[in-house]
Amino acid sequence: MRYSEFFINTLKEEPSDWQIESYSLCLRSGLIRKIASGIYAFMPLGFRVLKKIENIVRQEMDRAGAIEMLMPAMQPADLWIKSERWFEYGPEMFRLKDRSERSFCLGPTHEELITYLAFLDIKSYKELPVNLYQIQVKFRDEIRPRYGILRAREFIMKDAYSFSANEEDLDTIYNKMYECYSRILDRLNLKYFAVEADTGLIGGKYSHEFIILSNNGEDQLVYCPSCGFSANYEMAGFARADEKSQDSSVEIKLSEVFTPGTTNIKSLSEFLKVPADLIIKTMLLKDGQGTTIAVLLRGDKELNLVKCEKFIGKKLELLSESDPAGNLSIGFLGPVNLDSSIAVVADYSIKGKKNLVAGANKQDYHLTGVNYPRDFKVFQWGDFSFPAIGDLCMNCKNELKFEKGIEIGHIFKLGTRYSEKMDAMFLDKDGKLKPFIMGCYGIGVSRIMAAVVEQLFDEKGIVWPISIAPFLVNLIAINMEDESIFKASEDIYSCMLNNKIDVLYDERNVRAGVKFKDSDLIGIPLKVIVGKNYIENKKLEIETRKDGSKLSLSLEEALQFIKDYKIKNII
RNA sequence: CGGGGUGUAGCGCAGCUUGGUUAGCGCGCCUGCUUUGGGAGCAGGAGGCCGGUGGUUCAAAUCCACUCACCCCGACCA
Repeated sequence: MRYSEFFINTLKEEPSDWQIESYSLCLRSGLIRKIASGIYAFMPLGFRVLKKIENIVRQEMDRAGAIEMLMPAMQPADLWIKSERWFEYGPEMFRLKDRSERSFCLGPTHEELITYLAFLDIKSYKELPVNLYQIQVKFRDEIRPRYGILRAREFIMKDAYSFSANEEDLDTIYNKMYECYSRILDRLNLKYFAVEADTGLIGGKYSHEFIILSNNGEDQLVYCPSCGFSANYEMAGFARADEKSQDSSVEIKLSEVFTPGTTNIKSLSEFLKVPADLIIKTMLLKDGQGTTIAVLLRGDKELNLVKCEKFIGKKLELLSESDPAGNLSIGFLGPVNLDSSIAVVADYSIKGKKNLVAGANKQDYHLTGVNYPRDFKVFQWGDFSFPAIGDLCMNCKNELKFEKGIEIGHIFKLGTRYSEKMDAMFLDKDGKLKPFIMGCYGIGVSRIMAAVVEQLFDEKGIVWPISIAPFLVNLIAINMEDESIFKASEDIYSCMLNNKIDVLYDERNVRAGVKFKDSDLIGIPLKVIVGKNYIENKKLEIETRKDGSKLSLSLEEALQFIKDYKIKNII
């Protein structure tokens, strides 16, 4: 591709609204342009990268036996009403009406649609299992779009949905997808973790997230460096360093203290001069039926709603103003003499602790000398908090490590949640109608682009891995006004084309420095430079983007080097 | 949704407090000459209803009200 016939517009200056390096680089190198908050255009250069990512995803999905198709982005509301997600999904879904007032949405995901298609087209176990995928635009009206295409409102995703007649086939496909995603991320040279994860709104019972490590990531993960365990921060079970230790202090008498205005742990801790880990935090949760549950936590711990929901088995909501009766502000709640209609569950973190402080269930009063089981009952003990530094791996009891990252892929075992709701059934061997057993597997294609930049850049710009670089080689003629250099570089360019080298030929009549800077910013892996040394000694200069190393080679050698370099650096 | 901030040339910004020339500067863009191995120099030039609407005033980029867009922080913690 000749530079002058292509379309590249790099920016010398930093755009004003960048928040992280990768976003700034995507804008400056002209990969993307912002159209509105969370909405971006992929410019020709970015589009080439996107296509290459898509192709890797496509190749690996095909290799794993999945079949590509394309569903509409716009979907009728009735499918979503049938699955009951029309109401569950909330404001994150873009909704619209057609001219005759029929409701539609711009698909944030495609479970409903694919399940409907399976309902239409799959009748017998003989047609199972099957794994269908598409590479599609998705729409999600994010609370707060940010970091460019890392968290956009319109983005490109590969989503696959599997249908099988039994759990074994689902497991097989799930494992294949796990391998498939690992291969994709390996081909992109990314550092990642596959962690156990929560299933969220999509529903289902078992899932893994593929997380790319990055300090700017919005997801937290924990892992154990010795046994290889890793999990989403929210999900992670853990062992406690002090779990077994029993406080052997003498239990002191329960007494009431006047603690005006201490509605949170911090102010209470300061007021009473008691460390937060000796205070019982009492949090009230309400389920859909209005039943209230109290969760007891150590004061320095945070409530993990996901774990609570899993434990209780229902969607829960936090009460944040006052108790159900409305006459006690929430900061003065405690387990002692709590309303008996409220079930009390307690986090392991307060087990074995003596002489604690807790709310007195009386406005502006707390209790000191609170002891279990002397002063209050616990219906059940459980894990309702997040792991913290110092907590141990459940499997091998070594200390857990924490990392931040970007979620790039998510695979789920859905089971029959959608097929049941949407009556998607097949006739099994035994002649009975059964709902499809489903799985779903998503990977963020456009997000990968940003995530790769996030992991692979230096002070000069992007450092693309060979597999998705917009071009492999940047052919740079040092001075287009020099007749001999001009002629030579034209010849070299056609020679590269004949050798099917993915080359960008920068034949602009600008100074060499401009071409070098642009090439580095855009992140093309190899520069081939035609200068005086070629005219005089027939030597080209080859410079790698990765480490800046330079070689002086003849044309023949250069062509060979480029081919070898590509093979060596692509998995 | 709550709090804060910003809208002036394609991009980055100054001017606004204290209203009053032809609204500036840097980058980029166009023309010409020189230059040509890491974002060149000189000369000339194009490009703005100062986010929008309404008001105050003899006079508004500047003051007031409303509105729109964009950005940041938070929206789970007793």
